[in-house]
Amino acid sequence: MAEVPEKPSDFIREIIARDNETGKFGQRVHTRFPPEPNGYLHIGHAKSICLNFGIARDSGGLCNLRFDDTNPTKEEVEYVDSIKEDVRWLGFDWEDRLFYASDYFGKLYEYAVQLIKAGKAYVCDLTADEIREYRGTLTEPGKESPYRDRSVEESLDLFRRMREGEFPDGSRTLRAKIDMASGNINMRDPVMYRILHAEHHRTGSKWCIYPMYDYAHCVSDSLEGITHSICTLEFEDHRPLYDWFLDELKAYHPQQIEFARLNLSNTVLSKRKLIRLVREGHVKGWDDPRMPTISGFRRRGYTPEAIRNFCDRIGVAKRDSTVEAALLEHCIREDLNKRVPRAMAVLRPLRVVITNCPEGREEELEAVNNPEDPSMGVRKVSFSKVLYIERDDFREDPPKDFFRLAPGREVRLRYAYFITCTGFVKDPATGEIVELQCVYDPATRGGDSPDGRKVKATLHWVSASRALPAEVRLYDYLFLTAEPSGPAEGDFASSLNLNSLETLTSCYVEPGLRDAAPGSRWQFERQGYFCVDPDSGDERLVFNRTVTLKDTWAKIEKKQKKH
RNA sequence: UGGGGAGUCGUCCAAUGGCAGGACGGCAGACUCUGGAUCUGCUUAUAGGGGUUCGAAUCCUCUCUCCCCAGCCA
Repeated sequence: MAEVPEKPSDFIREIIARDNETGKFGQRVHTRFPPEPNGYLHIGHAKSICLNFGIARDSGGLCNLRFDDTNPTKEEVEYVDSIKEDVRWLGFDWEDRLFYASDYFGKLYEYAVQLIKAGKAYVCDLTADEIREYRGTLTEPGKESPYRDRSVEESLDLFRRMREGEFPDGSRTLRAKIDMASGNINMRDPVMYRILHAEHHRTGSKWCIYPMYDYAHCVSDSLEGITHSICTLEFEDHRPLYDWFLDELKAYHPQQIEFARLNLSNTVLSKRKLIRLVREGHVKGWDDPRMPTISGFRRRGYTPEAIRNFCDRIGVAKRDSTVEAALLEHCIREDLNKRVPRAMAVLRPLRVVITNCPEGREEELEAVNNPEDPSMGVRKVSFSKVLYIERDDFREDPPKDFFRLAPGREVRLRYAYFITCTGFVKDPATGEIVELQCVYDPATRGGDSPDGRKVKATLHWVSASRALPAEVRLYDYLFLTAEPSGPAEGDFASSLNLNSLETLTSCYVEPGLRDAAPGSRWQFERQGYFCVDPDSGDERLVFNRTVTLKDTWAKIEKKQKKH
């Protein structure tokens, strides 16, 4: 019985509990998940989604879904659609609270005018390069823009004309008037608005000036009545600016709280790098089962429950960290083990002839669907003279501790009979073993020996006459190193795992899988969890390996090879 | 060298002045018609130096290391 760990708690929930005690927000809790629709969601976003929606759920509060769509040159509807689908699939519901920062463009403009009038913002004519020069460096203060002290009237007029479309892209900006000497570079008169004559996926060509993140985000939070604005660590030194805008605007003021983003071993989680994997063809798309995207995990066979459980178990803190992929794998195995039916599938077939079995005989044997859950019932599997077993399950010269089939050895065929290997056929040219000859013991029908005889291994198998051909795709880590983006690594391409996908095209699965629905999940006994890929059709069965079963023998063998 | 953060088992997270604990991994064993699952045991950590205190991961202090910031990206 896997029990729920202790109730998940973290420093953010502690802050919220304290705020509820002091009545800072009048016992109200309202969070938001604010993705930019410029890419697909990944497991790092899942952490944020589980945090924000989870906090709302646990505290009787609300969580909004808000698209941070302030940069029309990077954002697309394809991404907003995928993001909505992924959040829903993860099991969260924003009800009627679907918002877009672009909903607030009008309000944002009015607030900007208010800041200009208060002498807290000005239109600047410096070019992008000049702004950079004037900004100073990490250790030297910046210089004030020559336009900084232009009159309120002139800035007002220019800002209006920026909006009217009188000026070309990049020719002017609206800047907050803060402090060019601040140690915090974000406070050195940050740009609030830039001119972008670009079509926006929602507002079309209505606007040609677009607000910057720092300005749009805090105002959006404020307008939505967010209480706790949870974001990642890199925004920590943006918080003074978040606070500055809202204070100067005398607007409702949420609390920004930062936590450490998720890093997962053997993969990358930055949008820039994920988009490279897609564009450079290292994977087949955003939903390639090797991708750490929500859509990739979905196609790979992961469940929302397993992902949510993972997000609960990794915790929330402020320290940079990289979670081992083994924990995610543990979560998905734990979930699938309880709920998924078993089946037998032979991935790398080796032909076995049962020499004492009559030609043409077909026999139905009973197999358990899930030993973890008797309520899932039983099914029939057919046994006949010619079978397939896994090539790995036979060794001509078995090494130490190899329990499986070898010349003269007896093993059990799962739910069927004990068989003993009496001979084998080798291809004289290649030395490859092409067929095994075995005899079965009719007294062991069902897999039990009446004389109490023990056998050290149980093999999965399929009947050659009834098995269905299938394609099986085996996935491995995308990267060979635990931290492909870590300080010690160069370009991530150098640590790419060139063997992250292995496609097996001559597999056989038991006949009951004929109508397995796309997306349906199975455990192939002794091998792992698999799901039906959408590439499957009437003519073709395609399975993705979600995760292997733990494999003690593989571990022993690996150790033996080392010595 | 400016500003902002962070240092606890291999990894992730707890312990908020009172026995450093859990999970994953690893190792060993039990059980098993999946070398699966399950169960049991073991292993290993407070970055370093000073100080306060009966008592410090926790408070003070100095040092070291790591991460983020110089987009008209978010």
